Amino acid sequence: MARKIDEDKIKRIKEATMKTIVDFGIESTTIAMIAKNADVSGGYLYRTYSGKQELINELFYEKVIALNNELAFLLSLNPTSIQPLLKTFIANRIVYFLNEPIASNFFYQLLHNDNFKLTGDLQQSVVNMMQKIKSIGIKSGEISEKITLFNLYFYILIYPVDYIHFKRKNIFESNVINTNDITSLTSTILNILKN
Amino acid sequence: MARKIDEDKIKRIKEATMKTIVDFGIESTTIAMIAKNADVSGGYLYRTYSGKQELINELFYEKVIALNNELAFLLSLNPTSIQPLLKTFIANRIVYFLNEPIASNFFYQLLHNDNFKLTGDLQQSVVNMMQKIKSIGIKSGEISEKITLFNLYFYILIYPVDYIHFKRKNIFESNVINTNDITSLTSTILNILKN
DNA sequence: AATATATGAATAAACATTCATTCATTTATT
DNA sequence: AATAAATGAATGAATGTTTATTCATATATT
Repeated sequence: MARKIDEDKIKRIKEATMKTIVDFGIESTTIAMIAKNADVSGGYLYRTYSGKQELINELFYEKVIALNNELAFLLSLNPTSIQPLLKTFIANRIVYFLNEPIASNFFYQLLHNDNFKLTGDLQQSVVNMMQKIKSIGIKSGEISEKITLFNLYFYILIYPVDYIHFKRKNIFESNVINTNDITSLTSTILNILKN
Repeated sequence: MARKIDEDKIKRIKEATMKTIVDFGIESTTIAMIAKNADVSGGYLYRTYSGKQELINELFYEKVIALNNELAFLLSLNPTSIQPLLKTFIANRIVYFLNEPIASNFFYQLLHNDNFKLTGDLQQSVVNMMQKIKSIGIKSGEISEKITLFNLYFYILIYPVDYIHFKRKNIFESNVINTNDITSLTSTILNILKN
């Protein structure tokens, strides 16, 4: 065998990619900047990724899949109420934002970039989970019949992320995101879904 | 005088810029693409704008200022209830989306790009308007005392835009945005603000 | 003819990507 | 145990492409 792979390099590349995009925007991030921030040679990236786009794609879908799995796990517990599911899911978003602000920010940026869309099977998985949540919520009386699957998707998966990140960059009162937001976001969403 | 300025060119450049960014993303949009789509020579742009960034900036802030003025106008009517104000504002967002999908989409993309932020005086203007809306809403009983200025800002200015655009690209039921969304969005937001 | 608009080829800088080379580590041979 | 050979990791200068921007020139208008 030859020299050992420095596993840390890939980790550093991922982190540097996210940080550079968060700091300068996807439009001005270059491979050279990423390599420099990761303290890795310019060409190293191409050993693992076929190029810049693939690297960014993989980082984004990694996170999308993690979110998908997280929700799937919460549903696998067969809850009879959506309140605890929603509260846990929102708490996780806030904890993630607090613990990994760069990754959280990176994900938020790409979430609104039309060039990144869900692939077919992930789409189907999300649709199935929303259907499951809807039937639980209707049975428990927490969700109005009028709520569409899109509404559920928007209020559970998109809205909390948006809220957190707009609060982060907001222009008003000094707004630190904290655990109080878990309760208020959860109750706001539950309230919306009831009507 | 000499040759007349073809005023239409600037309009075409603006439209081509928005369309190109909507179609390919800000990260892959080039001056050459914009010029081609606008049917204008490559260098023409530099007659009016100092460069690519300034062009995009100006387009974005034009829209931000228009939104600001729209809300300022609605407030200048000295309403005693926020319901009609909110309903009109949301209706305008939906009409804008339906009539000018490209411009609407362009604005939505940049709204979530951290490189585009409100300048000082626009910030102040927004803060003032939110304060005014809050005092009207509290007097009329439509807004809970607990609602922060950030909440108002988020639910009035950000949330409807996000909702419309996520519905546009959504993965569920065939979702055509239409005038029904005006009523449902308005009542959802009023409901949120009450609690 | 004078003057300002408009063009697009030319330029130079920035960029992603490649690849010859170096280097660290393991394995085989003595 | 010492040394050599083999392997594949890692580098970063070189390459060719893409890009924003400039500017000499052409064109239209008065």
